[in-house]
Parts: sequence; structure tokens; C-alpha cells
Amino acid sequence: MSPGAKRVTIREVADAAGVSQAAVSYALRGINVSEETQERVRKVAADLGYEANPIARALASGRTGTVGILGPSLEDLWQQRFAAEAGRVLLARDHFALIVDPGGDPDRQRMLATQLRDQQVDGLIVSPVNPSDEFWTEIAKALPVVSIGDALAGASVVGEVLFDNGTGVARALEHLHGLGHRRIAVLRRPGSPTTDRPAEVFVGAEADRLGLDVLVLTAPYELGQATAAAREMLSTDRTPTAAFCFSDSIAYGVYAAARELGLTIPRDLSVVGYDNHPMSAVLAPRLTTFDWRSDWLVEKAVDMVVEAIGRRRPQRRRFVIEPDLHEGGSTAPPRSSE
Amino acid sequence: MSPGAKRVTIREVADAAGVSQAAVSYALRGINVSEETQERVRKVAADLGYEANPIARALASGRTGTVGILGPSLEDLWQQRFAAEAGRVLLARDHFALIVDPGGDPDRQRMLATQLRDQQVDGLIVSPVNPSDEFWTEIAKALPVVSIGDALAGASVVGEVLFDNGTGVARALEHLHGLGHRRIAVLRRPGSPTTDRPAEVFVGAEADRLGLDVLVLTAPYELGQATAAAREMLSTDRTPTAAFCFSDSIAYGVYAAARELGLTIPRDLSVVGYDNHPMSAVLAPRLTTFDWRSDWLVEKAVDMVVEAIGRRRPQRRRFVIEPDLHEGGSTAPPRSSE
DNA sequence: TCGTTTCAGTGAAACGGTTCAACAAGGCCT
DNA sequence: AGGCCTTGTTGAACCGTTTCACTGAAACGA
Repeated sequence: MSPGAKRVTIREVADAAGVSQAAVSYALRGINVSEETQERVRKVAADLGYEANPIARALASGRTGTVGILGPSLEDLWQQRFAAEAGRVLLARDHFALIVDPGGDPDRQRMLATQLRDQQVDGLIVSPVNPSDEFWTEIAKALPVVSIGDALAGASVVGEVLFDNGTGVARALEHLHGLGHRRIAVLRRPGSPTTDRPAEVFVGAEADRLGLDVLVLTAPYELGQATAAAREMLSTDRTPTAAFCFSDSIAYGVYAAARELGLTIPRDLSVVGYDNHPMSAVLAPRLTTFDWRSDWLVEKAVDMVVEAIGRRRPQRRRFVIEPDLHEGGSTAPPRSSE
Repeated sequence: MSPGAKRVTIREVADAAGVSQAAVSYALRGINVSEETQERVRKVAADLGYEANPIARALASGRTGTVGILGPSLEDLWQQRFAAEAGRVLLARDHFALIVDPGGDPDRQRMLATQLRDQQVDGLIVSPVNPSDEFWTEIAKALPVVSIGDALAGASVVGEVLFDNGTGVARALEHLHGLGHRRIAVLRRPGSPTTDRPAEVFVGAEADRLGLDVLVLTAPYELGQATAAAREMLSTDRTPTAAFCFSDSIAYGVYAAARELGLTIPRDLSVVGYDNHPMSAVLAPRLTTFDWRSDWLVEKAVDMVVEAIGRRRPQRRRFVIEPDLHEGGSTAPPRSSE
């Protein structure tokens, strides 16, 4: 702060109003003092242009009015949107959002979580890459944590918003199976062993049940790289007739790769996404994808964390969101069975 | 903070190491103390698991290690991306990003700027809706401000990254004119009178020069609403043959509206964007748009603000970015002249 | 040898709030 | 009338750092 006019402090207000600084502190928060004192102090404070210093307040009270937002990677469009939306809702609840980006690296995500805790954020909204880790339990000891996406198995978080991935996977594969697809690629995000659960377990079980030939691949977060991964998938000799993507962003990469290779969606390749990002309605054909009620979800997550802030024994809450298949035009029977 | 193990303070480290707390403070920052003391203190601090409290540090030093990011609206995909990228770069420079969203409201943007200043952010990166306002000069007095997009005419900001909108508009309209388009819609963002400069002045001048019939419209930030605006534009009796959008996000709305109305791009409608967002390469046809070197831009902006933090008399810098037309397949001669 | 610089390290004063313990003045009850 | 609770207000401790002013000792030059 180079120039910066000196700010008015609470002490100056107290002097000007002829009361103690404690009285000013109370008066401005409307507690412990009489109506008339409150009014007088408010007037003086306004005249002097007093604004409480949030830093000093944070040091004294232990509250910063800030909530951390921590996903796996902001390269993903859905996560970008989630973070932006969470910031908006938090603002409406008188909090600031501290949005940080591990860029897809699980270790970095942990490092950032620690740093946020040390930064004294009041709460944390996180989509953990490594959910069942006791690391998160440790973090949750220091501040209210709301987790999005996967269960924090052992962690004592204050709130959870879970996607019913089992049902999601089943619906997606059933849908494709019903259209006649037998050889299907499943594109998931890079992550740690625990994130693989939906991909490995659910997909495996479902594939067995339906008698599908499933190929599980990993697509990086960055769109260009995801496109490259999709390109590779489509360049083998026995290419799948359909791709199920664990994120709309991945599906966009598939669209780009398909176009490059001269494949038409859905004639040559069916695609299913997972987020219902607004862009999915812009693509031609519209992407068939799962809606998880993002707006509602964000609001729930923010409400849970804000409500828990300050409570010494907040009640735990958990929401499970059921997938809602939005059929676009990106799926059709495979060519061979036409 | 409900449970939260008590954190180790600098005093405890001082006692354990047998030095004063001042010595610890200096030692950990590697100044004013001997090598051996530094080492001893570091060891003790590590053993005790000491982590400096950022809040206390901020109060004492006046630095928070935080930079505010403030655009017009995070509904816009380019701005979402900008904010995410800025957060990433800041992290690499040991700073946190405080990303806030005015949701397209100019007044709200001002309010948030004030709030960020009061929150003691060390610096601010802003795309002002109302650039020439003296309000920003006032803000810039208190902390280093880097502005993106339009000149902050009278404001004494520490850094500027300017888009050469005059050239951008000229290129876009020349390109469309060259293809044979005469009736062109220009879609800009909602904003205040000052933001209208590129739209009104540049577009007006260029239209006169080229003899174009130009229709300037406003498209909201939210994709659905932008789509509605585009739909309306395409539903009049004398619809334009081309649309020049002041943001790729708007262009996406145009794509969606065109598809709904059964219009094919570029046969029935040519579209030009303005950001070269990654999604523009996914669309079919690829969007013809202007590249402004986002990554480089973000890095420059962050570097300028970080460098200015702490300097009492930082040197002012300014970059002007020239538009780089990326031709996709979204422009072609109008139907009538085929 | 003496006075003057350096160097390491210290104690205490900020920074600007919140909150606790104490107290005075009324009002109420018995 | 005396004791007790309630209400309004205050002084001071506290939050955990940074930083300023200062000291004692060692190093140095003349």
C-alpha cells in the first residue's frame, strides 16, 4: 500500500462519540448497548467514514469471512462454473470465496487444503480427489468442510453432496446398450486409486451385467490434451462405437477429435456426458448428458458450510443427487446395426 | 472453528529455542540474525510444527498475500477462464486469488472493489465496466491496480493491458465486408456508457467507411439469455447475414439460436467471435474469432501486480495487444451473393 | 588505547479490532 | 429498607505477528 490515506480506527470513533471503544464495537454490531448509544455511535462512524478492518477483526475473533473452494482442476469447465457460482452465492451470504486450483494434482490439492486452513478460511468446499483419506478428517477438525462428489468415507465433514455415480453409470451404459452398442469407451479423469471407484467398480459390474466390451481410458483436464486422448482412442483399429465421458469437458474433447477425424456424431460415434454444462446445449448435435442440478447443488453446499460456521456442534447433513438423463442428439444406434 | 487444536505460536518457539520472539521472526525470514541462530530456530520451529499465522502477519505487516480478481461477470466463459488462470499464476507467485463476481452489474462492481480494498487485498486485477471513472483512481490510491481491456483514462493504475479494439473492430468488419456482407449485427455486452465506446464509436466509424448497414445489439452475460437475444435478432423480417460478437460466449448463444431456427452456419449466417476461447475450436464449424493471447495476458497482468506490491513507487507499465484473426469455418459469403 | 562502526539479539510498542470481568445505577421483589 | 437481578458501560487483556529503538560485544582504524 504505497500512498493510502490512513483509515479511521475504532478508537477515533470512540473519542468522537465520547464512549469507550468497546462500546463502539458493540454498538456497531447492535449488542449490549442501548438504542440511543447505538444510534449516536452509528452516526459518528458514518460521519467519519469508519469501516471496520477485516484483518484486525479476523485476528481478534478468529473469523475471516472467507470460504475456500477447492476442486481437482479448474481446467474443467464444470468446475470453473461451480467455483464461479459458489463465489456468487457466498457473496450473497456475506462471505468471500477463496478459489484455488490444484491443476489436477492430488498432492497439490492436499497442500492447498492445508494452506487454506492456515489462511484461516472459515470453511471449505472441496471435491476431494482422494476422498477416503484420513487427511480430510484432519482438515475437518479445524474447520467445517463440505465435500462434493464422492463420499469422504471416514472423514467427519459437516456436509456432503454426493452424486449417485452407481446409478449414473448404470443409466449411461443401459442407454447405450439399449441402442445396440457393445463396444464402449469410458473416459474418466486422471486421479488417485480412490477416484477410480466409479470407473472401475461400477463400470466393471455394469459391463458384466450387460455383456459389454468396455475400455476405460483417462482424459486429462486440459481440453487440448483431452482432445488428444480422444483422438488416440478413435485411431485404434477396433474403435468403440460409443463414448461415455465422466465430464462434459471430456465430451467436448471427443467432439473435437471426432470432427478432426471426419467422424459424424452420432452416426459414427455416440457420446454421453456427465454434467449438463450450458455449452452442451450449444453443440450440434446437443450432447446427451446427466444433469445433477448444479445450481441447487451449489446453493446447498454453500448453505451447509455457512450455517456450520460458528456453530460449535453443527449437525451433519448429506444429500444424494440422482442423475437425470438429458437426451440430446449425440446418441444413436451404432452404424453396423442400422 | 469448532474443535481445532491450538496452534503453535511464535512465542512458544522462542521459549523452546531460548531466544526472543523477535529473533524467531527474523530468523524464519532469514534476516538480522546469525546463520547458526537461524538454523537452530528453524529446527525448533519444524519440530514444534510451527506455521506462521497469516492473519496476524497481515495485521502487523499490512500485507495479506491476496490479490483480488474482478471482472464484469463470471457468466462469461472467457472471464471464467481468465479468473481461473489468474488464480493459478498467482499461486505460483505465492499469492492467493480472491475471485469475486459482480454478475454484470456496474454498481455492484464498484461496491466489490471497495470491499476488496477494505479486505486489504494487496493488489487488484480488474476489467472495469466504467473505465474512465475517477472511482478507480480513488481505488488505485490505496493499492496497485492492473486494468484489463479498456484504458482507465484518468486513473493512475500501475498497469494496463489494453485490447486494440479499434483494430479488432476494423478487422472483423473488413473481413465480413470482404466476403460480401452488408447487413451485419454487432452484439456487445451490457454495460455503462463508457463501455459502449468500442461498439458505438469504432463500429460506427467503420460502418460508415465500408458502407455497412450495422445493427448494434446487447447480449446479456448468461448464456441462455444471450441465446434469447440472438434468437430475437434472427427472427426479425430483415435479419442480418452476419453477426460480430464482442465475446465468444455471445457467439455460442448465436450458434444455439441459429440451430434452433434451422439456420446453418456459415451458409445462412456468418459469425465472428472475439476471445478465442478453447471451446471455439470444438464447435462445428470452428468459430472465426480473435486471439488476444490470453495466457500471456494473464501472466503479464499478474506479474505487473505482484511486482508492484510492496514497491512504494512502482513503475507504470502498459501493454497493447493486437488482435490476431483466427479463421474458423463460421464465416462465408452471404447466401444471396453465392 | 580509545572512539567509532558493525553485528546479533532484545524488549516493547504497534496493528485494530473483540471480549471478559468488573462495576454503577436502577428496578423489582419481599 | 435491604438484597438481588438486569442493563449499560468501561478498562484492559488478548489475538500473533512485525518492526522500531536500543544495548552489549566484537571488530576496526588511527
